[in-house]
Amino acid sequence: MDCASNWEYETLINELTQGIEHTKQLREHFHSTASTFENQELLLQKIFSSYEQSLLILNWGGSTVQSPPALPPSTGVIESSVSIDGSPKSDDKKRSFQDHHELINISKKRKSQPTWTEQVKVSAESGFEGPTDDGYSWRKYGQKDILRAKYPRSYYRCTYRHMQNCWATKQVQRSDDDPTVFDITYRGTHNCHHATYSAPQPTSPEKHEFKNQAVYPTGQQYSNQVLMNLRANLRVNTNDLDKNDPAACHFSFVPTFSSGMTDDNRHFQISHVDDNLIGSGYSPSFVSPTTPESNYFSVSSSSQMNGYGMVHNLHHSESDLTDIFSANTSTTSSPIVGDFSLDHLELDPNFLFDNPKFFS
DNA sequence: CAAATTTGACCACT
DNA sequence: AGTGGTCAAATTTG
Repeated sequence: MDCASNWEYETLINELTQGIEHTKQLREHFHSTASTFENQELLLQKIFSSYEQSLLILNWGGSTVQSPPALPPSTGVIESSVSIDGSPKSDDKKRSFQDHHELINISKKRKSQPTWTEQVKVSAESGFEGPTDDGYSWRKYGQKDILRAKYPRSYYRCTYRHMQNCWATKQVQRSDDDPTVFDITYRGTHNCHHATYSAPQPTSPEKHEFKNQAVYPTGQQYSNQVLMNLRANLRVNTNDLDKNDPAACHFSFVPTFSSGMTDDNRHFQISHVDDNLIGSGYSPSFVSPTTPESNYFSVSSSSQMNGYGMVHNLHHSESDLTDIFSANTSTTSSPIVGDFSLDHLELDPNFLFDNPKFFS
């Protein structure tokens, strides 16, 4: 089974599930007097994004997906553990989808690759010391002057394209309006094992300018890797615990799975509860990854509602980057309204990125 | 000397 | 025909 197809299938299901959930929420907002226009607008944006991502995966969209600055793409990093109706996913459904998908895309494989855009800002004066790349090793293979663009566009592919058949590429385009901003368009996801947080030796003009850059939001590929690490080895930083109301942050982490981790690595403690969740009256008392492969966390709130939530804010200790994911609230009983999240989820830096399961 | 970048040519798409 | 994306030979870099 092709890894990319599987990934796309999961992403598609997740996008559609999210679309349904956000539509439900929007309907509730319409019937609520407390609902604000901004909230409704945000939900509409999420619904639109879900449809756009879904069409893109099905190769019917055709346009590059621009991730909103405050709402990075929630696709790709998510591996749905439930189907649209909340029941466990069916392999038969998946197979029929893939058969169809391969039929319509067999000659357009490149087009069907997931694409997303990020903006990277250079802040030389701030002296920001962060990673100078997105964790992957890229080789420049082209540069092109683009019509009506001040600056040329650079083309990069994964260094390990031939060694590991990794077809991820990215394009780097300096912004006309703000020369300190670079638009980076990623195509395809990495299936190589060589992700690293050390900066490669920069030689191109763009890469020189990436020194001392601030990155926000971080790359989806990076997110993928972080989540892959997360699946196998999870540790939560409790640094911010004292900043929150102890009564509202009564969390304990208990892993609900037994495979893929050693006892020493089962460090599950809550660090911080998202304000949205507290504000909406939900105070989860139990959070844990549902399966080693899943990015979803089961949540039981104090009001006896159960559901699944994805990690919302992910903090990586080495890179000092924060990944922000849309919380996905697929429910097991009644819906949890509003995003819930974990903040400053810290990964064990000693974890080796060597789980072959994700690269088969 | 191997690996990475540069750059003109080629190709696909519209 | 124009444009953007990729290839590959030439060149540079470490």
